[in-house]
Amino acid sequence: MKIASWNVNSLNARQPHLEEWLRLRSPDIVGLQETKLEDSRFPDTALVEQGYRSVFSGQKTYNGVAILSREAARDVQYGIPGFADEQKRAIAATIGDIRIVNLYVVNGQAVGSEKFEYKLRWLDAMTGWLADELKAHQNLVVMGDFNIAPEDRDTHDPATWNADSIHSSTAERAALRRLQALGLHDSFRLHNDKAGHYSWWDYRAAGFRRNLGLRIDLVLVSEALKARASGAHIDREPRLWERPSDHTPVWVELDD
DNA sequence: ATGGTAGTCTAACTA
Repeated sequence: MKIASWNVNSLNARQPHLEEWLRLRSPDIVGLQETKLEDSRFPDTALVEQGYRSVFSGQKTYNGVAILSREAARDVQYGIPGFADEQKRAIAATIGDIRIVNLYVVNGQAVGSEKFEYKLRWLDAMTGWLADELKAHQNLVVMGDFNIAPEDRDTHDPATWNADSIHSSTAERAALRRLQALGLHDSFRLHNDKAGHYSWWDYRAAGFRRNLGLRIDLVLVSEALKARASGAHIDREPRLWERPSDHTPVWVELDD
């Protein structure tokens, strides 16, 4: 079973890419981020024709998350419970025997900015929520665009992406460690300990061609699912297509 | 070179 995460940077702009990629890889479950679509404009009918049901929480221009699945989703949660947020960044659902949480974590712009403080508050609220989710669901997948590179080996240049930089700062990494300490494992690192594997490259300065990237898109799995995780992948293929997203899909493979 | 590109929407914000 293949469970994937992809920040599409506008589903309107990337619908052809998504449809092509679904045909190419046949994932069972996909979490999308930055759909940038109001719910009334979500292309759920077109996706049904490809064999995927969808649940989604979006808004115009910014943010927006969705979960696509071959099987119907149940017990859908929109947003972080008890955390008032105008921005559509979280959605969760149960599919088969697996609880899926799909996140578009706040970017944060710059360490010390107002947006950075919002990022830390958001991460704190999200972690509290997921502690409860873990109590209720032993089979939990938490995926998305985390906007945090977990370690130096997840950046192309630790001098640029340092303790004071957005995406790699001490406070952000500590917040991610607190989440993982609940018992959530970075599926990519179960199978690959090397540097140089990224999921995002800046559109500017030919970032992809020069592999100047960050690994900020993660699929975390609970202890019970760690035992079933047989592989994890970063799929660079869609980044080679015309008009790509700046992020590329990542996934975990679970034994049935 | 303190830049660069892309999406949404046509000015400026976000990433």
